Amino acid sequence: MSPVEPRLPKGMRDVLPQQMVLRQHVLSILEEVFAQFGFEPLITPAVELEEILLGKGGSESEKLIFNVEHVGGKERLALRYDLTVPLSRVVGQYPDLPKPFRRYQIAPVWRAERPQKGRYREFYQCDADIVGSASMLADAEIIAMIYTILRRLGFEQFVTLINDRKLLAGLGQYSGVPADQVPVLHRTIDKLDKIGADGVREELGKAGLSLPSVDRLLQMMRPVDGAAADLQALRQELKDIPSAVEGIDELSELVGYLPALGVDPDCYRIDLAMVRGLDYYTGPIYETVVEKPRIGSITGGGRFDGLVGRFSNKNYPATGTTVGIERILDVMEELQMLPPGMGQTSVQVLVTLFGDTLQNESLKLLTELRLAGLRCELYYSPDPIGTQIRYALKKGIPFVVIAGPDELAQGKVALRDLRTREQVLVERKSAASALERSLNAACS
RNA sequence: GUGGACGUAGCUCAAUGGCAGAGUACUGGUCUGUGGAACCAGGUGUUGCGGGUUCGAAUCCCGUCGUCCACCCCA
Repeated sequence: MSPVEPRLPKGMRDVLPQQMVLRQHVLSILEEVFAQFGFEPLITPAVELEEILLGKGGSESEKLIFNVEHVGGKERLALRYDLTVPLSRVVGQYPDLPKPFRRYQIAPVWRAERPQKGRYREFYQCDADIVGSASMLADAEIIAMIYTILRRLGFEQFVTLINDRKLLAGLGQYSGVPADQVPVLHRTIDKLDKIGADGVREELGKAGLSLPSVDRLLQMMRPVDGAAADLQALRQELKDIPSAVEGIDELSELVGYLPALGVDPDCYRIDLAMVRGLDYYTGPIYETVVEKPRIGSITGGGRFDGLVGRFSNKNYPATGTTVGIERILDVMEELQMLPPGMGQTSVQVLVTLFGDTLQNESLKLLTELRLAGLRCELYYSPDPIGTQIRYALKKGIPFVVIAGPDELAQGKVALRDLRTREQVLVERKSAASALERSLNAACS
């Protein structure tokens, strides 16, 4: 009988142990920073009732939903395609949760999209949201948290672009675009950095907008550095459009909090041409782009004051962000941003095995090292020492403890550092502490 | 959903209508004290799959599946 051909569904992948080393490192930093900012973890099921997932974000995102079936099933089930909708359900379902409710969630989501570089049909989302506060302090904290996360991960050249939906709506009004054409306007100016001012002018002209108003818009799309004077000028220009003024005031307040939160001014910028696709955003929106390799956005979020209202008589203002871990991992691999000392395995020590009579000595030593908290693997057959060392090398294990007849006869073991090729003979009893010292030294 | 490129050994790739190749990995054997080994022996394979053209197809044509890229959208 021929074996079943081992393969994966389209757009899905395995994460092998070697890749898990970096992934777990990144995830642990994320969880740490989320916790530092006062967010608490939440788990919701991968499967939701279909009615929970449908009816948001227009029919576009609904086409991407995976349905779940089982024989005799009476419920219409589907896999979640983001973490924001489940969050909204939770807030609606447990009205007693103290507000503001701040939760983070790191979990896979599924979208039946056509796969591409950095885009998969199953991927992890890392969301942190604050529900139940309309304060710009919440938005400022989200941006400060993004900044902290990326710095902790070792990113240097990144910018969080900030804009506001109310301001964008005002710009639509300002340009004289009919209400039903505003989405087209927004989608087009979002492409400003890609197709340039001429491209935008051309596309909007085709869409039937008058060229003078397009030019007035483009004039306004110049970078805004967030300085009070700059925002004031913009406010003056748009003073007759209440929505725009409201948006500018929000941005101005939000940006005003960032210095005290320790955010480097080079790492954020108000960008009137940044839109974001989802239509449920109602206030400030943010998106972080890495500038060195043009990989696109690695975080995205904003304020969504209307979403929870779908699941409750009461509506709650909310804001938050998604951290795109899959893209972050791609960028970190491309830029070789591995922390020092990080190898291809989490195993720290290989314990050698010699002849049958010494086997129990290896087992005892192994157990001692494990009790001391070291991650240890035992070599299973009494092969020549060279073979055992080569195995450790191939697997990327940094240290080998050689417990051979010569060493044990003196009550000692040899510790070999495979990266420096240095080998020391230590008392058997102090093997664990000596190894811990060496490992700490190697990682610093 | 639209458009493009590609599909040969587990992996990276050669072979331009005329006999299936290299490197690496893999399996077994030799080697009882130290660097990704050497030596020997060996699968390395329906050239993604199906059809067509041809005396003859990995090669040309059509279809299909898969991978990648661009668009749409997004993380």
